[in-house]
Amino acid sequence: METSGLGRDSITIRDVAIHAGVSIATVSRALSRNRPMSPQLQERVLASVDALGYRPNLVGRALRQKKTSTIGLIVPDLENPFFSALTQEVSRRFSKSGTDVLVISADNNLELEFRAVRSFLGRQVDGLVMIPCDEIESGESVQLASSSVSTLQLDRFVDGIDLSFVGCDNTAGMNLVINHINEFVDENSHPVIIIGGGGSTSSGRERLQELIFHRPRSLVLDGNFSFAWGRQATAEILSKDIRSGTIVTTADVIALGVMSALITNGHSVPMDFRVIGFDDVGVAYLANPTLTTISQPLTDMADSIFSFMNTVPQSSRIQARKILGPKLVVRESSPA
Amino acid sequence: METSGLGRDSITIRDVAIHAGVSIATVSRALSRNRPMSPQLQERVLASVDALGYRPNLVGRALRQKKTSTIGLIVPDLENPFFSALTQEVSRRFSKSGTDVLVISADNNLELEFRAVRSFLGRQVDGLVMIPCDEIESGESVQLASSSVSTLQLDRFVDGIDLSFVGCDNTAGMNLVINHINEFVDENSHPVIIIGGGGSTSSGRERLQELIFHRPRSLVLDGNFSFAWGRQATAEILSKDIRSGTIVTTADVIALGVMSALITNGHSVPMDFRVIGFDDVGVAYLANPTLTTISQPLTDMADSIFSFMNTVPQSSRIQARKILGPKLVVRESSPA
DNA sequence: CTAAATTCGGAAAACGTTTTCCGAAACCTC
DNA sequence: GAGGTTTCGGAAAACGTTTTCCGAATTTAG
Repeated sequence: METSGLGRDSITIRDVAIHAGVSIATVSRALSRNRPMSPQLQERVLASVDALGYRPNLVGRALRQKKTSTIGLIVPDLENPFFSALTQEVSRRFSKSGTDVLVISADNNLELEFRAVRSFLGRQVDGLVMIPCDEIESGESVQLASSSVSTLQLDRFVDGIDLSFVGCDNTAGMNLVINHINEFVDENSHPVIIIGGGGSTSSGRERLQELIFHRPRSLVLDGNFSFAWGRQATAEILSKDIRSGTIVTTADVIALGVMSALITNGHSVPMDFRVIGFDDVGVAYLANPTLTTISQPLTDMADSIFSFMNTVPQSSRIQARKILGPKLVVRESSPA
Repeated sequence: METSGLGRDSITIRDVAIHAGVSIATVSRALSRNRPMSPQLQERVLASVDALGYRPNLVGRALRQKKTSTIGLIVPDLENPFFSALTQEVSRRFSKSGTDVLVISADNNLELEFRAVRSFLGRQVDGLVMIPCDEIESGESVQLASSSVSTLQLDRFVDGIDLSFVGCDNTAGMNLVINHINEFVDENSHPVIIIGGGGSTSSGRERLQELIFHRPRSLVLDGNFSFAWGRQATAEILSKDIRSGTIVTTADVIALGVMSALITNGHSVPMDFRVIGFDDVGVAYLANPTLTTISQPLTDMADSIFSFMNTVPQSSRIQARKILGPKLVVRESSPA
């Protein structure tokens, strides 16, 4: 019966060495299988490891190896279900290979984002994955990150920075939306209203631009990626005495806010207003009515991030981009 | 213009010392303000730090100080919006004090949970916060964790383990629900249906027990905390030819699944079925109809975790429990 | 003006690993 | 059986920091 309770000095590799009657180096080798050794000795060491319940101190190891088996992930906002799903997917992928993913939410705040980068760099992460808060203003953070560790941009990128990126094809996604609404939109009687969000992020901008390009005469409102903005934008629309139309948004969270506000105010979806989202977060399928949206290939994105992290050469200036194809998912909020 | 590109050897405290013409110890002291020193020397050192862009290697520091300024947070499932909101809140609280929160999702998997504990212990986190996956089966993980680092249980606890806990008063919460439904439930004509979830977690069990205690004759279905289970349970109910009633669930995610399935099948909420959730996740307010639920004090919970982590004595066997009070939020899915 | 006390910078140990380097022993090969 | 090669365990350096300990210099006290 060992002493339970806290703060007892933990056993180090030295204790194991003494217990097994070998040198420290031998213990290290027995555990890392770094160099072949005689099986009986190996077994003896491992027995001591078990007997003492030894667990290597990863801080010591990291210091020596200059490698922490850890990558950092900086997300703009964990409460956005799209980002939490993406986080889950990325963690899952890396954990298979034994590297831990450390997550910090920047809370949509540039200063916190910068601090997160510094913290991760200080912690000597082996790599950094960023979903930058802002297409312009995050430049400093991304630059700092990439100057000292292998850094990847996910879902969003920073303008004018030569850095690898994994994301979905927002333009193609919006083209799917355009094709979809072309099937029923009658330009005169059935207006298209565009509610953007995250206009200062690359993905928000790309989606919005493509929409405006194809529907230049539409009413456009731009805000951020949030439920609240969806509700607020809807209030603006209704205050303009618009009573029907197709509302295209640049994110599901906005679309859900829109639907909520419409319904609260007694308007029917899809009879009065059709609503279309982007991302296909889990609740899109549960909303009432269920939400027509663009589905992003989360698992593929996570896989790509993983393989980039392991293959993209650190020294080369050739940066890679992986743009994955989204899919249209037609549901009740905008039926075919 | 410094060399950009990766992998250049980073500057260490030694480089700063040379640049400033002082000893390593002096640099360390200038930065840590650990011991008073002459202002002009301090300034000289700090100038060198700036000039070289030196950032301390936190791994080296951690090894020496036996302290990483880091705590680990293990959550069962990041895709559950309640947990992601709680994660955000906890991170936010700790980041104010300069300690980073490292998050690992156990994916509702006991083995992954155990691995997460081992990983965090190896990484020498200063503390560990766990939302255990299972009231019984997580015992091993929690035991291991608490045996070597200050460990706190959040939202859920493990049975029969003497370890500090922060959570909300599930029993009180369910009593609020009971009082609420007592206002309109007519025992004969208006059945109460209970859809549990997470029966193998303490919070799921507590909530379910209290419901059954007060409504012993109700139909009870038990599953897990997920949208999918809510939908599945609803299918079972409808297959029994039940066409009206009050459906009380033990989590919002379940309730949202229930409402979704009811509406898909042409039943009205709250006219045919009232639906009540628990947690008050963000989307509860956006659902159609909006969801009546129990609101948990997330910020208070995060604050309590923070203060426990800093005050609860490591050696003492006296463990603390902080049970916070929830609130009833009446919305459209079950109006007053 | 001397002795004692205080200040303050530097040398070196320490944290827990991995890994390089050595040397001894064992194994071949002819 | 001698020379060469391989095998394999241990001593010690190294990773980047903080902190203890020392001693020199300066101040204060008597």
